[in-house]
Amino acid sequence: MDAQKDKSMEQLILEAAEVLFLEKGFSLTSTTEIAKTVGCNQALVHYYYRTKEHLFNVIFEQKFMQFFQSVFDNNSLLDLAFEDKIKLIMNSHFDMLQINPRLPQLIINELARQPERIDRLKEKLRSYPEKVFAELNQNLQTEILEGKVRNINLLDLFITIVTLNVSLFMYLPLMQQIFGLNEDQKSEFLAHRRIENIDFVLNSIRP
Amino acid sequence: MDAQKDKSMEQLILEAAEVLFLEKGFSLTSTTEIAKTVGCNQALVHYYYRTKEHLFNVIFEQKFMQFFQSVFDNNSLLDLAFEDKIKLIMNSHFDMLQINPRLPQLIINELARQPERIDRLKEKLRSYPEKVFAELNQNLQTEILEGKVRNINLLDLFITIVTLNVSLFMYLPLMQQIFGLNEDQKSEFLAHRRIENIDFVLNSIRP
DNA sequence: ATTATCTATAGATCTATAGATAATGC
DNA sequence: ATTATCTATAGATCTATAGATAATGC
Repeated sequence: MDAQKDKSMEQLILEAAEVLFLEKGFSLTSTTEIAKTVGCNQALVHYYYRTKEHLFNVIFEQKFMQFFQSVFDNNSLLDLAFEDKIKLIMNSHFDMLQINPRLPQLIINELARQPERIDRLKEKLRSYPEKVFAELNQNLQTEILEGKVRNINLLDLFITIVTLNVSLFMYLPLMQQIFGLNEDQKSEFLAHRRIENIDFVLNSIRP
Repeated sequence: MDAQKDKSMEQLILEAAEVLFLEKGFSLTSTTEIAKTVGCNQALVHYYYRTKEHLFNVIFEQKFMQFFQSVFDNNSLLDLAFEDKIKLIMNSHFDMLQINPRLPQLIINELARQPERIDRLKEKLRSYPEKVFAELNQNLQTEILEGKVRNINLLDLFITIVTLNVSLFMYLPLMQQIFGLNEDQKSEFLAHRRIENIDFVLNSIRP
């Protein structure tokens, strides 16, 4: 509690807002509630971040980049076989989701609420996704020719990967309640599905 | 327009609410907006449906059942091989999603907003899901023994199926804007992914 | 008479800002 | 002096209800 005291109010507001926005989304979170969580008055939230929308943007863009990088930033991939690359990417993606389980839902909801945002993000990413994609694809084509991998489309593969991992975390609270899982069972289930998802994908790219 | 005139206001309100709730979710839809869409005053919405929450419940439960049945109600499956059953289920599920593309997002969001709702739905479904599951599983085990299908877990398979189809529609608006797809390209993409998803699953259950 | 529809409004938010006061840095 | 924090409030919602008026069914 007091360990927080040396952090600036500006920072504390940002952190509280992040928790609340991720939990309840943009519209169900009020600046009043953010202030109450931090223990300051509501005007201060606006003093530092001007509008609720702007505060949200700061958090959203940072979080989106984190999500993006977990899939696209994998320098350690260089010398691996395609199958091992996929394994690494999927694990990295899964790790990020385990830390930010509600992020995908937030992204989907907020991009639906404000489609303009998509273009802004596209600009920010520039040609980076294409570059990573092109590199991976080159590697994939080689392995297809060598008969190591089935003739698949890289984009389809990516959609499948992201989809399998993301949905898991999206449905998790639901399944937790349906099956009445406690924390241990939940961790076990997640560990199981992490492997299941990877197996599933690897199985599907074998020749 | 005038063809609508013979429908009761009660019905028109319900229909307008359904469209708006599916588009923007519970909290971003106001009874004022529903009334404006229908062309009546806001009090009338409350006259027929008492509260916004109650109006939402009527729509939500009906829609949820529709979603559920698209996966679990397939009497036509009786004499088919396991692989063909999966094909049929996936197509039925996909058809429903094509008609209600925003339904999964609504379900996820609203069950997160009101977790109590999950228990109510469980009660309503009774032992029905287990029954269907048990039947399918018996069939699956036979085919595993006969070496026609790989030794898989039925629940995992279901999660994968629902996941693949649902996510597709969840990300569709996003991908549409990112890749700049027009309506034709979108249909083509959907048709392609429908097959891709089925192939993916069938591929993964082969021995 | 009963049911459907309307007008008006209370009461509860919530965001954003203006202007006062307290804390800090020089 | 400048920056941080507070109090107070305007203005914009939004839900739900009370009570008036119009339409309908017998």
